[in-house]
Amino acid sequence: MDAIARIFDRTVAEVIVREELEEKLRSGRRLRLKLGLDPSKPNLHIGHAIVLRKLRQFQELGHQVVLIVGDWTAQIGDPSGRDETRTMLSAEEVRRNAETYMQQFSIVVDRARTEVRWQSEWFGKFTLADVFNLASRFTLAQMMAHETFRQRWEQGRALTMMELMYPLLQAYDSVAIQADVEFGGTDQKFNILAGRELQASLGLPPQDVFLVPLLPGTDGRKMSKSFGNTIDLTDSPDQMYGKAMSISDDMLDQYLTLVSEIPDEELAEIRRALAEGTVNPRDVKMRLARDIVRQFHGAEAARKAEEEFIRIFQRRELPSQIPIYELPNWSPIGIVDLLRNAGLASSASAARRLIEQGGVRIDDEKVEDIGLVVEPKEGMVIRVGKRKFVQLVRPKQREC
RNA sequence: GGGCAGGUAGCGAAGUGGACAAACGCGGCUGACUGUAAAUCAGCUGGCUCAGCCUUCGGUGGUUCGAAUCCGCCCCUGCCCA
Repeated sequence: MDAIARIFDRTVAEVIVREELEEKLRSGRRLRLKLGLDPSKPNLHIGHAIVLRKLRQFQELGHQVVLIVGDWTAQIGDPSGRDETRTMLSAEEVRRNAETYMQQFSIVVDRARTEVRWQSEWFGKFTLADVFNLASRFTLAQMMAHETFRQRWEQGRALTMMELMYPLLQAYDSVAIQADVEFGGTDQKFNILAGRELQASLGLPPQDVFLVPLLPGTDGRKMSKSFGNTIDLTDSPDQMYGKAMSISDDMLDQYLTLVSEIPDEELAEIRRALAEGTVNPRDVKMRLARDIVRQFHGAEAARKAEEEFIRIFQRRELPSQIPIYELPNWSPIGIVDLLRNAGLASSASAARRLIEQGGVRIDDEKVEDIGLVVEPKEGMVIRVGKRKFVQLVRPKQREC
């Protein structure tokens, strides 16, 4: 299997048109690979890593990655998979987010070998005539073929003209940068195909569509920050490991397939063992967690994260590193205030509830009384629930 | 431009003058169980100086002893007509 064949591995959902792309790849020509960046969501997670790893792979074959900063489309908000109109972002927010995104992007892809283009380069000087020209190339029926649009239409929900323009703008990006291939998750199929059609309509060589599967969140729902089920590229090794351990068993196979770099043969082995019940899914999950941490933080960090995990969650011991809380006034303080000030509870009411429900411990002793006044001791450990800890520390010297 | 139906807690959705901080479901949190899995069970889920008080039901101004509930104006959404 050569490097080109390896492109089409288990992390690919669909390629349109596969033969066409393979031919391009074998032509020896340097291909322009488009990826649209959505600056409204700058936090990348391991779901994004799937497509980023692909880009990296193409990059290593000598092809040119072109990253589009969607500063115009971000202001619209991609309607794909959304049942609600999204609020528009300010230009300033877009810029800030783009920066964050780029940092995270370069965790996986070689930024030095990436061409970064802003949509405003071309849309900034777009005229109304250009808009008409663009809009005239698509029909309403075509747009309504988009699942998202159709659903919202049928359910009688708001759908603005602007949102209808979204796929057109994204499509035009492909024209502007002369993309040979555009990458995205399977939810991007419509938009990317629109690019292909627009190119053809303008007499340009149409881009190929390279789709990777969408990775579900750790709980099986769509991976999304608002569900709190993401594993972010910027997560610490411990966080990554822990989150990986919290994925549902149902998700295990998808994660092994899509985010682990476990070789196909070994993966087949693991699958068989799981099916036969000769292995504890937890141990497979630990293997997965290690592999994920290794990819983003290295083997040593992965080993440490695992040790830490075993200590805290399997042996129920204290973590080796407990966040420090510098108690400003080194004097007795009500437990409710302490929890709130230390960030262990969002409000005094929340703190009260936690205590009433037996979720708060001081030096491993359950707090029973919400009126408890805590006599601070150096190194005292306050614990909320299973995984929130804070260690009290005397404030540093400072002039008053 | 006209008619009709709507806008309630993170989301969905009840409530149509006082018993409403607001049913119920989802999500979330804590506890039990455990493999930081799933399933299940129990409790909690606006804030506070917490047996009490304060702020919330698109916005604003009224009526009333009292308004999420009634009235005026405004904003937003959907449907129908033009």
